[in-house]
Amino acid sequence: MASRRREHLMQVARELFAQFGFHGTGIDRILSTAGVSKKTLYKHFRSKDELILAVLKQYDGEFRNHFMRSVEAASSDPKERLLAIFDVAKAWFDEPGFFGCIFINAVGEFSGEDTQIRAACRDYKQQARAFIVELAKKANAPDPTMLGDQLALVLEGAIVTAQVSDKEHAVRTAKWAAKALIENALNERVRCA
Amino acid sequence: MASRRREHLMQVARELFAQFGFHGTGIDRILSTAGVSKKTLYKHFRSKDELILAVLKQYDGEFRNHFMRSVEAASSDPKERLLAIFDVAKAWFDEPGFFGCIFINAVGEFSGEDTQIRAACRDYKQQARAFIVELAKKANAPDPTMLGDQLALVLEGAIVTAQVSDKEHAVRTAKWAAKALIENALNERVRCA
DNA sequence: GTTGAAGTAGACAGATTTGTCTCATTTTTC
DNA sequence: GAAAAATGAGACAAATCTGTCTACTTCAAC
Repeated sequence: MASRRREHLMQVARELFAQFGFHGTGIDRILSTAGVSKKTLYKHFRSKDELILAVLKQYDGEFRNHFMRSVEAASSDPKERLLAIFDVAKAWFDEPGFFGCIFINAVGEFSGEDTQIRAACRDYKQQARAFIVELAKKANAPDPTMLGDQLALVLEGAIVTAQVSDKEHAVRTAKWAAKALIENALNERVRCA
Repeated sequence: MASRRREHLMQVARELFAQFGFHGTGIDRILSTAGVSKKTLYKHFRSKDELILAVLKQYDGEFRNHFMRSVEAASSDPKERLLAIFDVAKAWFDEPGFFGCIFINAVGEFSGEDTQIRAACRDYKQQARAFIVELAKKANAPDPTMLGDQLALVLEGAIVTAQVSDKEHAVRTAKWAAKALIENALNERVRCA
């Protein structure tokens, strides 16, 4: 199939972009890693920028889907699902190819340039936040947007901290913070364990 | 002064790195923007990597210093200082040259490579966290490390969210989260100790 | 078998990158 | 003022990057 090659190319590109950055990853490296010729790449994508954008958009749907499924599989209780976010995040951090959130990294590289790439990243984050807000709503939070936004913020912090400093520490801290924020939102105070 | 030129070069480089990324910013662009010749640059720095590292290390001290002073100037009450962190952050986000945290961006670009750059970024984040933990200690938090780490995490989340999505929203959410976490941490002692 | 689509390998062009080096000019220092 | 150091402007080399194009191979459909 034509699309099998295309998918493979995008997956390889994504991994290399994550590890070496977008500007830091040359076309040739992608080609030799994927075992694909230039002709094929430029048949599927008109330029490197188009490849980058395609990678981001594909990963957007794929990763969010995986993340949401994992959270929903972790528990059927809405309140527990809010906490399960961080268990799923931990599993993600522990994957061998984890180099932070590719969307955050992309914005870091294309701050002053390409608007499409920035837009794709914003879209992703917006969708991720909407998912968490939805969970908060199902957990009967009095102000689900507030709680959801707060937890989304904590998740971002955990991702970055896991990338830069320490995965274990990031998850532990995030989970405690989340617990406190959830209890606070539901008007019950956290008690000493 | 010989160092004046060096300082200027580093400042220009930092701004360009922040806006266009490290790999995305060529030497020539730095030179023409700073109005400096190649000879001068390579007299002060042996390579581009050395320039990057110097920029990060200089900015580490400078920015942390500025940040700490601003927080301490905002209030003399330790508890209020914990919240003032996010007012100072807001002022930072609103600066015209804000393109996220340069250390986060650096790690994003050099994930699979240079260890010195990663180390410099880790150091910075460690110091920033230590400052917040110190504030939590002065605010008599029963577990200052926990509270400080949580607030540091929220701050990271706010930075990234401000960079990718919305500054205003990021600060507002972060401040509410911080307020809840602080109250929770300080009330815990009353109940349990 | 024949035909045609799709892929590989890689030469090639043109631009860009880092880093070196020369020459003329400016600035500092004594 | 004269000597010495620093700097500007930029040519240059070597490597690398993106993107195009040609020639050869593979493979499936009929």
